[in-house]
Amino acid sequence: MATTKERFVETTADLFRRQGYVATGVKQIVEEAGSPFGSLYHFFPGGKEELGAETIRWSGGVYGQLIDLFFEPVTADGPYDIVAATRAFFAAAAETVHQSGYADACPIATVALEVSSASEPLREACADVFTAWIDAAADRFAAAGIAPDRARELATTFLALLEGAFVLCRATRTTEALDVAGATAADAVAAALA
Amino acid sequence: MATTKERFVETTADLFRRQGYVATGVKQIVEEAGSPFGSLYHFFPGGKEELGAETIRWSGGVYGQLIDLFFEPVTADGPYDIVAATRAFFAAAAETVHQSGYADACPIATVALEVSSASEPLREACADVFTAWIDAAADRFAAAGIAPDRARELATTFLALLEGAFVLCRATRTTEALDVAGATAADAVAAALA
DNA sequence: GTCTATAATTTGATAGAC
DNA sequence: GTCTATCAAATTATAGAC
Repeated sequence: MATTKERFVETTADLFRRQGYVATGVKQIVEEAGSPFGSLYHFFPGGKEELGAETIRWSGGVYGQLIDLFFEPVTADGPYDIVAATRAFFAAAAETVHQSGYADACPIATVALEVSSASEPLREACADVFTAWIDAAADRFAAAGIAPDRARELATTFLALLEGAFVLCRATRTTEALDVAGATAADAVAAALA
Repeated sequence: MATTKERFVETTADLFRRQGYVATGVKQIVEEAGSPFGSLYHFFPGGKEELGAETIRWSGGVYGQLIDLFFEPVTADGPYDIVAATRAFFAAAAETVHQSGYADACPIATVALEVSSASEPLREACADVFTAWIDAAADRFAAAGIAPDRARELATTFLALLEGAFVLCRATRTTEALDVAGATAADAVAAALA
């Protein structure tokens, strides 16, 4: 069962993903969390910024598990196909974005752009998450036999394609960019394996 | 010489690029534009949203010219090299982002993510700009001899890589993502030409 | 068209009873 | 730890003099 503090973070994560940091009011958070106003400041004396930083890092951990899930080293069918996994990741992202009415994409991209020139603690939290995601993906690419340096470049390309496609898809309300970006990412992975 | 209305739009465009839509206050706009409060509502009866939509479209036009600039069909040295142009585009973007202290990247990406689930007029304005940019780039790729369908996919990949790398670079305060994304984009263009 | 004053609401945050 | 009432400041927008 979730504690009050956890509920604050989870509620905030949901709002950050859809509206970003600035548009998400503290009042809205306490209303959706169903907890009183003062509780939030009890658990997060630093207010919105402290809650925001913790939410960013929490979202980073949750979504980072998706990388592990899709790039599982060994499946029931034997060793995994890293090119197919890349394709599947983008396909799943497209499905999620579409199903949510083009509302749910990256949990921290909007926040990252909003705070990068406004709050150092929040920018650092976003940077740490992106770096962790790239490290995780790079590890999986390297485990598939790609040289470490190339694996890291591939992971960076992977995330850039994903984040950029999210921006385009949410704005245009089509999954076209994610479809195309997924194909590009799969091609890049295949080329690195050859 | 710029009219009062133009100055409002240009000032707003600058603020949107760095802070996004929500964090940019009407008060801040009139202060930086050096024009009184009432003037803004005289030119933009629809308030912040109307000014925002016009600013998004204006920024789209200005930045769209960069595509024409870098993918100039004919230069003084003869026909252009589309792969080199792609590389140069990302290199210039990295230079600009770095020079501005990681503040100036895409003029509408932050706004696009913020408003996609909040304001239909603003979302549409962003979608129109992204579509126009993709169309412009696709035209240039097609002019270089790439089949129309493939040219459009290539243009979509180009923009996704650029936008995604902007997010990563602003957060991490490094140009690594733009460097890697530029190489990936150039590789994709080269592959399409082969 | 320009400018000032201000309205109406919302913001993040705090105090203090329980 | 929980909850309510409230503060001071900032928000978008409007009214009306010039």
